[in-house]
Amino acid sequence: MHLYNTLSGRVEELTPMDGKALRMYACGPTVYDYGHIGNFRTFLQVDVLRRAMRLLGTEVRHVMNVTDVDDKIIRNAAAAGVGIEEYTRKYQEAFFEDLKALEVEPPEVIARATEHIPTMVRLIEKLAAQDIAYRAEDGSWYFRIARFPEYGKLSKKDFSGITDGARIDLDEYEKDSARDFALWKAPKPGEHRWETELGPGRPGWHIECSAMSMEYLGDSFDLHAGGEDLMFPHHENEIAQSESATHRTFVRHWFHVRFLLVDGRKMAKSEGNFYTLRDLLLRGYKASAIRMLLIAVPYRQQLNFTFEGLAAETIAVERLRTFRERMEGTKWPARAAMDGGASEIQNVARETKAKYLAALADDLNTAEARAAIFEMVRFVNARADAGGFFESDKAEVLEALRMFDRVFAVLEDHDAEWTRFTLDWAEREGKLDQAAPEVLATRGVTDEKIQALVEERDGAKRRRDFKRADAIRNELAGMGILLEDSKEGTRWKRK
RNA sequence: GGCGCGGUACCCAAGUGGUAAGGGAGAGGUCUGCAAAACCUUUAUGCGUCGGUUCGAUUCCGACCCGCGCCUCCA
Repeated sequence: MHLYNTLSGRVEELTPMDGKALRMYACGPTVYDYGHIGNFRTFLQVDVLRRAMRLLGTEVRHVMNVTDVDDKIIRNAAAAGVGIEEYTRKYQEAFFEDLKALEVEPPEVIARATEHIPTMVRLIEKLAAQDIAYRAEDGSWYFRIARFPEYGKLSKKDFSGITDGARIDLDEYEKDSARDFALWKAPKPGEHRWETELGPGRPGWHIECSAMSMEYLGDSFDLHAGGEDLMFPHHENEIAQSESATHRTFVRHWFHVRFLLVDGRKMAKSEGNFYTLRDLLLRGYKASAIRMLLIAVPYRQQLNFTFEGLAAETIAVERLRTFRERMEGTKWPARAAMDGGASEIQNVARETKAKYLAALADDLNTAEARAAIFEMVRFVNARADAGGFFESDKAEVLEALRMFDRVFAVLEDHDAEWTRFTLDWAEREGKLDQAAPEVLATRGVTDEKIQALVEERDGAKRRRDFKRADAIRNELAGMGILLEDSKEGTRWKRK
């Protein structure tokens, strides 16, 4: 695997330093609200990375944090009159449900900030012992940036002008330098707090990731991932804290996913231009299409989200699913016994696999990897139409599809299930009015019900009662069901 | 202002110093009771603009124009 490293600014080979498993840490969500699909782009691209690593033969030990305490959480929980645990529980659950709907593999370790306070306190104490952390008048603790000359090496910023003890201005009187960042925040009256050796308070955001990543992955590990916005200051601060404490290289390889844009602007809560996964499912878009859209454009490219793009990916996924069904569901003729060796189709499938793997290994070029698969699909379809596809070709082609799906994970159709799940959720939350009418129409439409209608229509067709057959077809269409008539019989699928 | 990224067909988008992948849409066709679906074929003498290097540049260099991100909470 060759992957761009933000720290060096180059594409570099990525191999586990212990020769066994890639140890990676990915910054997870702050659970104060539902995630939007911009957030999920990052988690999906990290998922692509871990799936690709495994496909290429490297085991992965992946740790993700959940920030379940921060200023927003404390503020929102207080406003809602509940404790922070109760407040965040709902969003945490929703986050993991969303990941599941998007086929994101769960990390090996999920680390919650509130369950690691002692680890963070110890790390701050370690910094305090070197006078790198200092206590301000209000009881907060800060990191003395002047003591870490390499500060800025990740984000390529020049902080050489920062000198210790240079008090900046009136607003920041409690810090020694304006750039110094909080490690531990003293509580305001009535705020949620932990009583610790540092005094009462709560951890800063940055120390959380340093402490938890090193607890599970060691002082020095392979890869750290996150959205591009985290590069500065979050990841820069993590490096400063960790390397000051251990005097070792914190992380070798930094992986940053670029932003999702909408209407040419970044998708963000603060901009108010965001869509949650649930918004889109209620509008009738499929989870698989959303996954496909968010991973098909390589992670180093900004991706402009549009509904047109989403609709296009829905069809693209459908094309692949239909192809797989065709491969599996058709009785293909046997090849003449005298034809020895690999067939042209088998060779194409093998070349496709090679191209696919090479594209992924080349800085996760998902666009090229995907293109290789579509090329194979078209080639095989054309041959099959011309009667040039045989039973003995099937295994190799299906193997290429399986390989594709080990990273893309869109071929298994769980879409209706997740749409149903989201409708149930919307009902509980009183948000059913946000669902599109055609989505609401699918409620209560079970496979059994559809199957019965399809069979009834087949009977009508056999009787050449086309009026009745067409009526049933219309009825099914109203429930969002498309029919596909063929010699082998009638297949149906959800729009 | 500093740092970084990008401008490729109607839309999304890959890519290479030697003549433009893939997906969607459009057009044509095969199939079909009719449809739909499915499948096939087809669609950029051109890769922001202007110079330069080169036998040859979309690909390298320079300038310029435009867009986006970070520099503050943010995936």
